[in-house]
Amino acid sequence: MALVMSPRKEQILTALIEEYIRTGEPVGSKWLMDKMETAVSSATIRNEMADLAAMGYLDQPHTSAGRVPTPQAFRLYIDKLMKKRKLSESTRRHIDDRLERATDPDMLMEEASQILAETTGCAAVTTTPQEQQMMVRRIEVMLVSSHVVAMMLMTGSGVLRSRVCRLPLHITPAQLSATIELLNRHFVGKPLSAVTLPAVQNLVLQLGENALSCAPLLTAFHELAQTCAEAEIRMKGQLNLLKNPDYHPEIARSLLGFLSEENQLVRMLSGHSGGLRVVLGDESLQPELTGSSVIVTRYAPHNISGSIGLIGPLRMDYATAIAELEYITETIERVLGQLVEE
Amino acid sequence: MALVMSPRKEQILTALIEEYIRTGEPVGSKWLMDKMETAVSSATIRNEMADLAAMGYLDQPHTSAGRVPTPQAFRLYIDKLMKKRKLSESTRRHIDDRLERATDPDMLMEEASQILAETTGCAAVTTTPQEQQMMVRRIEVMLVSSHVVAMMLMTGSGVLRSRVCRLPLHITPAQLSATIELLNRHFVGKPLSAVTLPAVQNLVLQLGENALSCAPLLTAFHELAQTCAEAEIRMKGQLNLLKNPDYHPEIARSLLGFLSEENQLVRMLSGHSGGLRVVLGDESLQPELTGSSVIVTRYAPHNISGSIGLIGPLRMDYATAIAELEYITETIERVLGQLVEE
DNA sequence: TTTAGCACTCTGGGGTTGCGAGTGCTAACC
DNA sequence: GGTTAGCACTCGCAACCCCAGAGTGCTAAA
Repeated sequence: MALVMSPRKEQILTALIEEYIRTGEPVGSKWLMDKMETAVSSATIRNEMADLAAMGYLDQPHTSAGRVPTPQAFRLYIDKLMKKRKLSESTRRHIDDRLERATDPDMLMEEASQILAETTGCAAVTTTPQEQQMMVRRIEVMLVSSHVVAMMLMTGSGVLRSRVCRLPLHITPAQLSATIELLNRHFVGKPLSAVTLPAVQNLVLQLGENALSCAPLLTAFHELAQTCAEAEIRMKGQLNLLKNPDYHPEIARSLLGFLSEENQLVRMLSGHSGGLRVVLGDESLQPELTGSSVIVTRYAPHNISGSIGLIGPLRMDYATAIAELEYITETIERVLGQLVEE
Repeated sequence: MALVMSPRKEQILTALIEEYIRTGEPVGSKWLMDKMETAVSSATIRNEMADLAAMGYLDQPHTSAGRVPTPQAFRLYIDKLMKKRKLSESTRRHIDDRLERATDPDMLMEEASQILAETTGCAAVTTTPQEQQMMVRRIEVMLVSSHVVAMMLMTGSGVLRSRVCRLPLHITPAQLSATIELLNRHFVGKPLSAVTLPAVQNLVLQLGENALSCAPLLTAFHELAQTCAEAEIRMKGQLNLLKNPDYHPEIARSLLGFLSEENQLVRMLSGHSGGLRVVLGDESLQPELTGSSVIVTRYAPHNISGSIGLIGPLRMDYATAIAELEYITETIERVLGQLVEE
């Protein structure tokens, strides 16, 4: 019996992995014998299992326990052995309904994270859509009182952000509309990256006699543009990870600590081109992600894009999670396309 | 030796509680003997401790361990025995600096939650300020394209909210400004509770020939008003609870589950008049809060108000946490007063 | 009322034992 | 050569026991 894959080995490995995913318990040769289609004895299975162990696919927690799939086995399972699942019609419709209700990308991603967290039992992260070149689409202000102005900005990707700006000096409606017109004239259609502090300060000169009272508006605009430029990250379902019996409380805590750092998440989600990617445990080189598995996709209708990620234990129902994630990605692309086109 | 409080009993109880808060270990009679100012033997202390136990202030995990304060002891400690602490000048300045940077109530409460979570090691919740009668202060729209409009609304309490509205029919700038003027004329200065669906639908009639294309704006306005009306809840520092060694992972999980339900939090924070309140463990009648303690204050400058809460283990450094919370409440009132006045 | 002394109680760690599950190996079988 | 039955073996796990250490409660004396 050589150390090469055979159909029977694959069959055994697949059955073992799926049972392990279901129960989380080591799987023994006797159990596998019952599940095999072609009747073989448990001794034969044991022989095959010994081979699979030698090939690095199986591990045993201790001598007298059944076998447990290694990360390498999960890798093979995901890449080759797993049968893709399709979502039921009703599930798809449910997702459609919830996502189509969104009026802007923020709401859309919020809802998508929520759905993913609910249905997969994992933690779900999404980023708001970013354009390759984030554009200023339109700016508007609202005079609340002579010292208070609210400002909102929409980007080319449809993201809306607003903030309050407090002015030390009194401002008139005329001054305000002159300033906002100046901003719109200058920046609409320009990339957000063009809204630098020097560029904004340069505009102060063009305000003429209004410069003193209106200058704070410009810096407020600059800050607002900054918040639009950075992708906002939404995470849902952290509690799912705590509830999961696969995680030692200790591990769950360090994982949640890791996930609470935004820049770590950005690194985790970015750095890949497209399509669906599954990163298993140590493959990420992140000690906190040992024992976890991360599934990432990108959505990218038109020239805007963002990421969606799913974080869960290594022992995850990949078939379902992946089907779920793929369909949601697809739907986001469709809905986002509609949102941006109009 | 009767079962009544004596100065010495109080002294022993205070020392015991503070040591227990510091270490989390049961405190023995020998240790207390060393800490007492007036020299007494450990046997005397034991007698006093036996009395305190009979009075319901002390508990022993098992016969051969030291004593542990009961919730009732914490109650007495907080109400009577505890020496109030004052924050250092530098801490106060640090808080001032961070909170004064806020330009609107949302940002203010966000920052306040963050500071509390960082410095107390507890979880901190805040609600955005609510007016007794939430007022519409001003409404503004921005025409993004012929089918997309962004709308923002500021309330009397200074809270700013915005949303996108998608229109099935094409809209012109003139139609839009007519609609928004109508909304401002009708609702500015009115309570948010007046923005009911019937009231809004009633306005459709006044739109005349624009009714068809502009009606969605009105319902969008209604929804926006709804989101302003409900207090937004911010929680920070949940991870602190997980890190706390006092919490069994199991308990921490159920606590976090409880804290993730917004309506539970609202109930927890509301229902009290003012001043600082400490609810210990079972006093809340919430099974999930057993073993935890909740400190709540209200901030209420002018006629707007909101709540701030701190959730941590029963064994909490109350003196510091309360000082911190009180100073932050005070500062919020001051800053919020400035924000609303202008 | 306070103190010294002493017996008592209880926890927690470390070592031992027995059971059950599941394997690895060997020898026989097709 | 691949497959099977049988059996000894290994190991984790739970239960049990034992012991040291810590801290108490009680009693009798100051």
